[in-house]
Amino acid sequence: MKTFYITTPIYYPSSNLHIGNSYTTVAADAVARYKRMRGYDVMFLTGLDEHGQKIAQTAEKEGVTPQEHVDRICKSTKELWKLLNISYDKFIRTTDDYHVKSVQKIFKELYDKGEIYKSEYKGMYCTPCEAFWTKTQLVDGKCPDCGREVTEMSEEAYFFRLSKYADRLLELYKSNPDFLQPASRVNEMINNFIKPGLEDLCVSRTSVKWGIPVDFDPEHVIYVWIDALSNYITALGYGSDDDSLYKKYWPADVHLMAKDIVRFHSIIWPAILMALGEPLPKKIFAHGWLMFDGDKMSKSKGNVVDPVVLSERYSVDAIRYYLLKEIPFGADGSFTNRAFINRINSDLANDLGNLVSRSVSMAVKYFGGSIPQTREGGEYDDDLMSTAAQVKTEVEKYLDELQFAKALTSLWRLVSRANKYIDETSPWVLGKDESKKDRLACVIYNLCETLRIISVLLTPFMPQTAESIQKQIGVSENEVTWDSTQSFGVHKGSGISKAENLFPRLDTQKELEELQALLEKSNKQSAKAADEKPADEKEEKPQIDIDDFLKSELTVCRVTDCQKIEKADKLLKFTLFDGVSERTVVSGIAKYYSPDELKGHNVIVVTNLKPAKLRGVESNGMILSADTPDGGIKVVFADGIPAGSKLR
RNA sequence: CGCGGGGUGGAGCAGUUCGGUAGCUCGUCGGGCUCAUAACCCGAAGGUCGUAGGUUCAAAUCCUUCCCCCGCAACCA
Repeated sequence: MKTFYITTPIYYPSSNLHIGNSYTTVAADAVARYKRMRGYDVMFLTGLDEHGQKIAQTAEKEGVTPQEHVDRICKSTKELWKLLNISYDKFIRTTDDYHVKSVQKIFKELYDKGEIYKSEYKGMYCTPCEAFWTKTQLVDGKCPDCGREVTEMSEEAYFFRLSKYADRLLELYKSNPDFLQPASRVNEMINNFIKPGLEDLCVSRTSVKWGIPVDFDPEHVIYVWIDALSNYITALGYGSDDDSLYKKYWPADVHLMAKDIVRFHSIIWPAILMALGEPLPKKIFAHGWLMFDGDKMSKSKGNVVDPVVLSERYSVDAIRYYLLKEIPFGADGSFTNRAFINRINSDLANDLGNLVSRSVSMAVKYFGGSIPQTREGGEYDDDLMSTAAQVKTEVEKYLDELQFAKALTSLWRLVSRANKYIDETSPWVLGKDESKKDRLACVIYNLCETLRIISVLLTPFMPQTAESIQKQIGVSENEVTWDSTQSFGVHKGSGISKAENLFPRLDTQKELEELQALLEKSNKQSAKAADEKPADEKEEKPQIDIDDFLKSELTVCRVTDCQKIEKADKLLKFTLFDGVSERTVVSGIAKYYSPDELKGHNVIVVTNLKPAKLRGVESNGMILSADTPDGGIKVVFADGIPAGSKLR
């Protein structure tokens, strides 16, 4: 039996998942269902990446252990997948025992092979912040976070010899053009990451505690790369006593993911596998993001669409349909409330739902749910059937290419064709003439067959809806196999019964208001929850005494000139008068202020900061500004206080 | 000159590889139908295909200039 192994990424549960994760998972689910119907032995893997500093911090804030935190998120994730009808075969958690053991084994093996070596992670360490910084990150030799002295320290760390795989990776892309899709991503990887030179990858930390320890050197915790990426093979038992699944399913047919993490999957992951001497996955497939009104969804913008919230009001299949229809191949999609409601109304209620409703109603009305065996063919029949055959072929082709939107568009061509067929054949006219009964029987039968085919082709995308259609037209399991869509004539012609409408039509105006209110409410709640977290995050800074503070010289300066720095999105170059002389200061607030609105104002400047070069411009000081809760930046103005005044 | 994507009727998109009546969905308007969820079917209006120039018998499509939007990278002293 042919096997098919498809994966989603393992998601990072520092907070609840968002709709982007849902898209990836729904898409993978559609493929998995499709492949199963095509007779493949499918392994569909999803899961969670549960280690790392951020998880530990989040847990601490919540006053629970990291394990308790991830257990909770894991539960809600599984609930979400259940809600969305995700048919995963295995759910891996990186805290699972078998994963931990295998990762340790992999790490050891790479070490023994010399692919991982122990070295020093050199950097500047800030003790209070417990953080490493590279020299370029430092602010005048001080911690960019808290401004305190840092000491040059080297943390012992293990490194993976990523650099030596650059050539082999280039060769992989070249000889295997389908490895990374869409193809536009390949150039991005080559130009941005491989050509500038790959550096060896730091694969362990001693400063992080929540993770898998290196078993032969327990001070070290295995960093995300090897821990998370190898889930794709540990889930199959790689490195365990029983690796039969690994032998059966690896290499993966598709690693599906959003475009932001292709880099790890197309560079680091193949390199790790090369180092292990294992086969590479056949395909990395990157899809676009779901934007909100053309904007990136983010919690701070409060424009997040929560699938759980949507599902409280709309059917799961409506959500699945929208996701799969609205994100085109190789590009981003967009969620808007209006588009969502319109899609439900026009595609699902008007086209599909109504087709089922009118067809089934007629079957019941004219024949009591059992269509006579004597049927007379006629005009339009052939066209309907050939459309069905074409659509089947197209759906298969597009699903094989992971082009869900196109597959659905194609499928809807058949829905439209069927609606038109009803119009062309006018069964209600035939129904009034007893002599046309045989023709009527044929028309109704053809409609049921079309519905049967539609329902089967629809199953990967909208399993519940498909089932509901099949129930109404009264077909049994062996009449809804994928191969049964090859031609008409499968349906026995009886057992048809009307049920509730699949997708009730929505009142657009009213629905729009209520949907908007619903989303706003949920965004406010999550904003509130998020608000409480960053608040105490900031207060972590240690207490300082007055001497520390007095080291800073704060001076009121007048902005005599201000200009944008070319080639830098965020930087403004200021000429400031500090009461004695002029100085140049660079500040990263170009996104929030135009040069003109700052000229002539007085601002507060840290004037004894050591100079630093930013994009080639030397900056002598720092303008005081504040991060506002909505994510913006406001300069602290000191208009009315003469330039040159010292603060204390 | 950092890398890449995009600018096509009111909205969202296809078409650009290999030049030759500009197409789809939604919306609007008109008509048909009454089986059906005020649904369905047919038709119409609406676009000098971002800008300027070039190649050509012919350009949304090829070449060049410029403008604008969006990611990534850089960048927040």
